[in-house]
Amino acid sequence: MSEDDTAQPASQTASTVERAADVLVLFAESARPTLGVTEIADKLSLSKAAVHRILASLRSRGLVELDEETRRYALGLMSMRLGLAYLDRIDLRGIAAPELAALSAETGETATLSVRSGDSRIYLEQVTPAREVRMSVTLGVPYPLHVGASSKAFLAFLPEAERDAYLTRHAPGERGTLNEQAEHVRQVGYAVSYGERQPGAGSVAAPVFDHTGRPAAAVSVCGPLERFRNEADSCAKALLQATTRISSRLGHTT
Amino acid sequence: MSEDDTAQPASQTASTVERAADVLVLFAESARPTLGVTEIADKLSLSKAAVHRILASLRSRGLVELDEETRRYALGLMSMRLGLAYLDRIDLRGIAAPELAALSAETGETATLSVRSGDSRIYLEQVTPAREVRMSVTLGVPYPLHVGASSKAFLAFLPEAERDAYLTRHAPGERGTLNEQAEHVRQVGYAVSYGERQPGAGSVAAPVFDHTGRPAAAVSVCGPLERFRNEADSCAKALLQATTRISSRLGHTT
DNA sequence: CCAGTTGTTCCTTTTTTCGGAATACTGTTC
DNA sequence: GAACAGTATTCCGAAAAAAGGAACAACTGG
Repeated sequence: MSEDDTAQPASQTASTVERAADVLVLFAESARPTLGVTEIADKLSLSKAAVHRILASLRSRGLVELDEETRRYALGLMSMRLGLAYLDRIDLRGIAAPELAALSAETGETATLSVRSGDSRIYLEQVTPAREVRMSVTLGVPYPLHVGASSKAFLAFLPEAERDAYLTRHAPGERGTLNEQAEHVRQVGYAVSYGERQPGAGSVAAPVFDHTGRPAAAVSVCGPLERFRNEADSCAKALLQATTRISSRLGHTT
Repeated sequence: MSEDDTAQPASQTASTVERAADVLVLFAESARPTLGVTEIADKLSLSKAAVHRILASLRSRGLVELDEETRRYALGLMSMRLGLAYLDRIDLRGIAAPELAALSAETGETATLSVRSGDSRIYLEQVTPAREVRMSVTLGVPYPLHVGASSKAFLAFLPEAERDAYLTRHAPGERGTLNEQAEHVRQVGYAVSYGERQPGAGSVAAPVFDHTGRPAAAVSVCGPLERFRNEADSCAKALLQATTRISSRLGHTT
């Protein structure tokens, strides 16, 4: 019966620090931009005195700010710096790696991660399944941003002006067709390709979004064309779950 | 009469919370993405045991994460959420208001704040000086994004593709001239206008940037043309200091 | 394989926080 | 204009919590 359902309660903790952390979390989760001492004390079942002490300490480090007029507290500049520091240090490859591994294991196909580089796309990472016939991509080589599932998934979610500028530069003749395809990709959330970039290969791909809502990368599941035709649908489902998780670690909120 | 605007530690604080806050700040300010217990203890002159307890507590709330492999700590998802919560709640007008008041007082002219709205710009706020002859703008009315100092300051710092798309739509004939002017605005950091949007009025304006580096608003100092010609230079200096401060509150890092 | 780190735990002393109640403010209502 | 809710803030002794030195464990690299 003594199962701890929480996330790993470390044996040695400092309860005062946990209370202070709860206060910060409350600011992050509350709908309101400012909170009062009593309000916080009620919600966290702490005494007003304790909340006051905590706020005074957090304030001394800039994590929260006090509006002298209203006597209400809000998150401070240092809180913002914490968030930006996190975002600065995001290691996309590191975050995606376990998801790619899981995707590959689940689908039995190759999972890839690619990012935009100027007007091109390059593969950053891949995980291949342990099968005799499998697909493998070349990391670091630039491909066009409008050919193949990963490219189309990325392109579809770019702001319209940017997509159009790209298409005018690189594929003016196909602008109409590609814009229509992009519309479809946005509706279903992923792009499919059968032998488009690479003859004999099939692929489904979906974008990963950053905290500003822009596509930051694309993840694909790809394999030999013959057997991939049957798998595409089921792959897409797992793919979208993986990209959703990665996006949320980049700060994307639905 | 007791004006203590510094980060004065209030009489009643919780030292443990302050130590924990110091740990978080260290993560934000350190160049490295991960820190070890000993490293933190050394830098903050705390015992390893204390740091360990603090980290365990912060970890239980998701503010920091532990890489089980390397036994090193990094900022957690909750830290990111704090930052994003701060950014979500930014009250541009509230932040700018005191800066506008100071600008107006220092220059003796009108200070304004405007933001983009689609392909237009509207004044959000203004502070006028206590002089008989002064300038006043109309809040909330849309103006073109390429006429007047505030518009040009904003436009100049938009991504090239976006600026070009706008100019093609709204001022195709002046594209060359305006792009050249934009280049100059970027170099000096502000835009000047003599009677451009409003006959008889002069203005210097500079953009305010958000944490992604995009222009989020424009601040201007403006006044009656005759006397403003002599003031423009000195106004520009104060203007840039003000916009730099506002930008930093929006998370902009140089 | 061993020395030198680093992270973690233990345990007693000491320092700190806790929390209720008193106090000081602020803006509102009658 | 004065009493009044509703705040935030301070005070205090009691009591719980953190500190920190040192032992222990788990690695790393020579």
